[in-house]
Amino acid sequence: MRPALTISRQDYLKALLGLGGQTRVVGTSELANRLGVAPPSVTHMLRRLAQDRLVTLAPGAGAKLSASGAREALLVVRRHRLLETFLVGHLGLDWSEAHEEAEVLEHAVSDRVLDALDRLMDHPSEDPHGHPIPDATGKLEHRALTPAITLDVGESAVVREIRDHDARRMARWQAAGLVPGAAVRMCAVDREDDVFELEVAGRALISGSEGLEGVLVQRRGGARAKA
Amino acid sequence: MRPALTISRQDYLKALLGLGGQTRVVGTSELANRLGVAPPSVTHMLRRLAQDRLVTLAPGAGAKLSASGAREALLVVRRHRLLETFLVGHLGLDWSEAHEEAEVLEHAVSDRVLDALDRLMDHPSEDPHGHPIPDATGKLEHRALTPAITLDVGESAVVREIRDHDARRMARWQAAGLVPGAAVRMCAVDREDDVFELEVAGRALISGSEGLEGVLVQRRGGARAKA
DNA sequence: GCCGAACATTAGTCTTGACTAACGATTACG
DNA sequence: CGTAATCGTTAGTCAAGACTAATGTTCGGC
Repeated sequence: MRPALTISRQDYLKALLGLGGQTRVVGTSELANRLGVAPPSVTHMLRRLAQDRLVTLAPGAGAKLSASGAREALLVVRRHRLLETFLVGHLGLDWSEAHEEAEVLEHAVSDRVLDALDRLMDHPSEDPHGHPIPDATGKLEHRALTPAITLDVGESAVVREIRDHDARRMARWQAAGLVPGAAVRMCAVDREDDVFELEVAGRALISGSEGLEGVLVQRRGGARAKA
Repeated sequence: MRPALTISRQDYLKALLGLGGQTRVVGTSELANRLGVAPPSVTHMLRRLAQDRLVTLAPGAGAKLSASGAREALLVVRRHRLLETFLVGHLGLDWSEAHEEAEVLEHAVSDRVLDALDRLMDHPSEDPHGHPIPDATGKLEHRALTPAITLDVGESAVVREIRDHDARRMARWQAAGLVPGAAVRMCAVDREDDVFELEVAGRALISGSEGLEGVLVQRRGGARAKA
């Protein structure tokens, strides 16, 4: 058995996964920024992670997750998403609260408790944002999604994931019915003024492109009305 | 707001509460032993806790919880017991598993999650061992209980708490029906050979005094049969 | 009334993970 | 083509919490 990763190490691996996946080399400052830590701390930690073969150093440029590092990171993500799903579905927390809580609890739940939660929720495959939950071995279902702003006028799609860090905006969207599983249709696009009009659950939703980048949808054929 | 206690500090306060309550001075070695830590580490930590007014030092003898230290400790105990109750009742863990898990999670759950769990379980007043759960302000219901071995022959009582650290013994007892709420009757006592015969849920249970010290019961009037 | 055991404490070290200050390399831009 | 900004790294420090080794201190038994 490996010696169990500290909370910090888990956070670094998770951030590395979020920023660069399993392929891209992530820069020291980029990582420092994401983790709210000074760059030298990152250099230092990446060295130690490299000793454990969890990352591959790219001297002068940062580091990349190794295969085992990626696996560990995916297990952290699994814990995070299962917890979020539980917190929202069974304890009634809202998305952003659940995220904060999961951020802490993901480092404290054991496999035993996690398995029990997974069973209790009947093995969910997605968290409340629509993100797929890695399985117990760290494998992640891969899906081909596209940002909502790429939809042509008149095109319909199903919302699959909401990737955003702005709690207020997400709350607004949630209230408007813009949640994973919802059907949307692009009604009008004004690229000049950066204004998009979507139909969500029968209602119109007008937005700039900024936040819409994080709304990932799965394309649909012809036209379709509401849920 | 106070600066949030570290995990170690919480563990020290909890141990202090368990060993000495709010009154007794607990010795350095005693505490070291309970925490699985070397005595000098304890001396050092007690100093730091005293700076925060969480304990009162008894130089050369150890320390005692202060009022605010006791309050903090009781809040840790509250988290522990609510979690245990949840883990056993909703996730199906057994007592000893739940205890280990709660030992970790008690340092990770926020008030927000704790309140939600409390609500979900409809504000339980006891954990699965029968221990009372302190309220959100750290107040603990006080009960007058007596160890089962103090029962006279023929006397009946209701089991209220099981205080034990031996997982195997507790599992055996649990299987035999010796759980909080169970009715028991002392059938025979042989103090010479340290053998006690209890009737639990209609069946006989024979035991030495050692473990029975931790079975706390509430006396009943005359005689009574089974649950 | 002394002696050894038990116990608290002092002193110094280690590890983890953070920080600042200063230095070096790379890139972009004028 | 050189200068400035950006970025990574080196070096040294700090705090929390643990450890070992050595040093008091206290108390019971003979």
